[in-house]
Amino acid sequence: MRLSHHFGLTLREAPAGIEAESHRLLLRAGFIRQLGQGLYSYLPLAHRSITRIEDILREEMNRIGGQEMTMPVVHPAEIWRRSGRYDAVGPEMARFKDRKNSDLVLAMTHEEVVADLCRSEIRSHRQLPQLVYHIQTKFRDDPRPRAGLIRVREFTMKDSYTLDHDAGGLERQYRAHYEAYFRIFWRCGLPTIAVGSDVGMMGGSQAHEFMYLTPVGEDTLVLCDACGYSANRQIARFAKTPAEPEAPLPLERVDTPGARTIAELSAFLEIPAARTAKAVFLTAGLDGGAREELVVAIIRGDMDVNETKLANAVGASWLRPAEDEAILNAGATPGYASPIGLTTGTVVVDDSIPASPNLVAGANERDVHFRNVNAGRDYDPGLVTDIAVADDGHACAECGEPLRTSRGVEVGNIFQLGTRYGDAAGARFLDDEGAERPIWMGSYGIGSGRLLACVAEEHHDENGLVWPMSVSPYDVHLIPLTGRAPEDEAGAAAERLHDELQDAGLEVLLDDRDERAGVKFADADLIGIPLRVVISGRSLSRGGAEVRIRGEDASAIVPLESLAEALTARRTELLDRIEEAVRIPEFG
RNA sequence: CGGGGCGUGGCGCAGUCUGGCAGCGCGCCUGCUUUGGGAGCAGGAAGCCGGAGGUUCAAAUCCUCUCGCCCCGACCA
Repeated sequence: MRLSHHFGLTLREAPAGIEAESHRLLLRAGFIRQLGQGLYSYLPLAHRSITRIEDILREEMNRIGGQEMTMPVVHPAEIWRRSGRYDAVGPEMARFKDRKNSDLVLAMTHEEVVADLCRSEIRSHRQLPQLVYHIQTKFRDDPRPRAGLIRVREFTMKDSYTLDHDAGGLERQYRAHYEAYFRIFWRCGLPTIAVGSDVGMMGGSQAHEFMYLTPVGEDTLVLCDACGYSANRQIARFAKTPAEPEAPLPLERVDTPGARTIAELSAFLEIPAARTAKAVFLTAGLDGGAREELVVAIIRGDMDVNETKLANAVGASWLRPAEDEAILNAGATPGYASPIGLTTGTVVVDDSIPASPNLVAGANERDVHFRNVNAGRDYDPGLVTDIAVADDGHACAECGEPLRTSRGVEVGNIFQLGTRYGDAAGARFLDDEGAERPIWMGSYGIGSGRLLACVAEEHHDENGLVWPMSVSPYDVHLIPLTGRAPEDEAGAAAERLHDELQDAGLEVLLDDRDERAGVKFADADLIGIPLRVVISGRSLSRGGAEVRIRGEDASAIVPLESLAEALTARRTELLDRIEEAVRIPEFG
């Protein structure tokens, strides 16, 4: 490819207000352009890198027995109604009608389609297990796309689906994906960790997320350096500091004027926050969001409520902070609220509360609290479970050492779905005794654009991108420095080399523009192709072309006649180096 | 959905408060010079100032409505 006719320019300046380095560099280097909120065009450079990522995805999926196929982007609403997700997922799913007024949706994911295919294609236990996948467009109308390709609305995902006889088979394919995913990310040059995660709208029994750790990430992970425990904060457990055992004391009113928050309350009464109980009021969407109900979460004052845990505990599709009106209707007083004397609402109590006697809690009366509140004696605790947020410094639930938190981007996820989707679609197979059995399903996703952005985030320097060879748009960036004689020789040599290197199987970007050396070097640094070859009067007089690896200082003169061979060897060497870095952690 | 911000040649911005010829830098085109880390000079093209309505002799500027984008939060595979 000749840069003079390449579609997509490099920019000296990026648009203002960009906070992710991957976003800035992918824009500046001419990889992507934004069309609308969360909608991006992939220009030729990005398309090439994505193609290489997809090749890796295919190789690793095929290695574990995957069969590639393609499913539609537009689905009849019917299949989503059957699985129950038409109502459950809310406005994130784009819905529209066709000319016959039939309801259609844009695909967010493809469990429903696979389950529907199972009805027609899977009849016998002899056909199982199966692993199918495709690389397809998804649309999710996310309320807040951000950070370039890190979070978009339309994106391409490799999603695979496994079908098995039973839970054991599902577990085997799940583990195969676990290893394949690590191979994929390492081969793209991206270090990741796997963490336990919430199953969210997918449902099912077990899920892992593959996380690239970076401050630009929007998920918070809870990690234990001592024992290796790791989880998304949404589900992370921790060991709660136990309270001193005490005999329950009689309930006692105490005036606390103006003490509306836990901080004000503990300062006013001169007690630690752990000796208080706070009530958090939320409105929950139940029955797939069709019904709203007040949920009162009670937790010790030194901890915060984890909304994901709480939503799972009450079976809510969503939670939002309750309006003051709803709180007052339940007989509570904002700022001085407590579970004592509530008239409506589902009470959920964190499991730290029953073990903590004689707490200070609100009296549901302005400027008044109670001392010595005890769950069970003073109010019905309702549901008791873990609804607390894990944070830096909390003790690890596994080993007791302090936890730390880190930000990360979710580049992949794997779910054990169970029989839910097959059951909803009416898919069954006959086992070896002729009995009808449900199909066990798993689903597994990797967003290719987000993966590209994370690789860019990981591999860049102050001058631009530094692609790993495995996902670089080209192998070689060939720069002739031409001008007057005798350098014209360099231009001619570069033209010859361009064809010669391509014939040798290398993908070459030739900077044949009439630009000064500085401009060409700056663009080469920005685009970040691993092998840079400079051909000039100076290099020719030294015996050939100058070869340099992006991100490294050393350069070498290589004779033109052995350049194809030398560059092929360097390319192989760089790819081997990436392969050698592959590390697959123990499943857990 | 709540809070904040921004829409002015392709990109980055000034001008808006206080209404009066639409500007600057980069990029782009032509020519000459220059040629190993974002060149110099000369000439040139390119903007209904996001859109609609209003106020005014006069609107990028003031008012109303609206659309789009960015950031924070809520939310979210």
